[in-house]
Amino acid sequence: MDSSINLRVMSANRSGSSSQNLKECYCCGMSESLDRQRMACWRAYIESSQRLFTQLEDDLRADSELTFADYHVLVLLSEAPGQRLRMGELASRLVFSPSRLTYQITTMQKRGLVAREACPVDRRGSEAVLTAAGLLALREAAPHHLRSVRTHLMDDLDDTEVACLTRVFERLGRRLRADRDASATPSE
Amino acid sequence: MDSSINLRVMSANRSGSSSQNLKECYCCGMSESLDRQRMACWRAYIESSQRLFTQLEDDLRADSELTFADYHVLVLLSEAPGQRLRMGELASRLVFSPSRLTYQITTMQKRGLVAREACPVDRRGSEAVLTAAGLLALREAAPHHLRSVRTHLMDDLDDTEVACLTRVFERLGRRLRADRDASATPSE
DNA sequence: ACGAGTCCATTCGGATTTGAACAGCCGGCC
DNA sequence: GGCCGGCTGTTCAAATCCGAATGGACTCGT
Repeated sequence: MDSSINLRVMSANRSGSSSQNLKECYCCGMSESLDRQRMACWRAYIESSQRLFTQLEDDLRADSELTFADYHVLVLLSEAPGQRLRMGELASRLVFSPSRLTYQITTMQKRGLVAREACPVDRRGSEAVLTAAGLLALREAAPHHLRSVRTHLMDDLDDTEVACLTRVFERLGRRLRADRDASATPSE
Repeated sequence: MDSSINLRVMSANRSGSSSQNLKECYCCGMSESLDRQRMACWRAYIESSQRLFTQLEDDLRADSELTFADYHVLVLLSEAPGQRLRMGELASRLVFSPSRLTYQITTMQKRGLVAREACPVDRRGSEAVLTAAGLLALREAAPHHLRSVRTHLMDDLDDTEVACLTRVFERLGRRLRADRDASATPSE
């Protein structure tokens, strides 16, 4: 199973304390920065998350014509009042750069999943509107995608773990949003 | 096809909590798939992780010439025996596609951070080797990057939370690796 | 009213990423 | 030996993404 990984780590350790020190110094250890537990946690989090995201992307592509980004856009629009959202709002929730969002919406528009409309209250702005085709695509993709999320992640978590993750990541999200807002408005 | 019917049905679908039902049906809830707690957990995890990754990327760019991918490559090479790794091994650990890794190593090679050498035991393969400049770059970037990880994430977690995250994500990583191996070798 | 400063979204050029082919090499099997 | 299927890494074109620059539109103070 994962024995090759373990063996590799073992042999790396065996080759002498120097590589262990190297490991401690330049990548993960650095006792003043991150203790051993936190470093292991960080590494597991990064690798697993990366793997999970690519897996979900693959699953989604396998049984729909949507990317994860497409799906996410459709979800946010479907929840919004009037099934429409301003570009900025959408970009902020998706954690997309403005230009990326423009591109994303343009491609979805070409496929008929969303429409672009001028914002009535601010002539600079525009808003993305969910189309019937977009809603249909979301409806068809949702069960498969949710099943993916369950089988790859959620089914394996007990209620305690879910509570812990929720607490940690909601706190993290709040802090990161606050940091971003603060750096955007340094006058405060 | 009459797509407006769908929308009409949707908006008529309120018996007390229309937008809540909408939310439940098409994006996240779907009680048979994910209960409310798990959906909130999933959403917080996705958004916060995205935000965290972009934040770390920005920080890294701000005080070094490295990308997160660059940094990760350097870390893995610095830990490997002989400061060298086969392309496939590196790609697997980074969760990179083969072509992405080729490009990544090529750019790092142009900047002198790594070298590419022919693999002695398999003439098809090649391996990436850490250079002195690469090690130096890692040494300079590491403190800043680790500080980023601490301030944005780890300082906010108590030991219980760290333990929980570690347990969850190590388990997840094992499962996803196993899934991938299984789908690559369906004969077993 | 009017101008400076700012905000919103897009555009543009260049960098990165992907997926499908590809060339070369391995291992086993006749 | 010599061929065949599979592995390893690269290449290529197309799709995606980013950051800086842009154009038009708000908001304020005067």
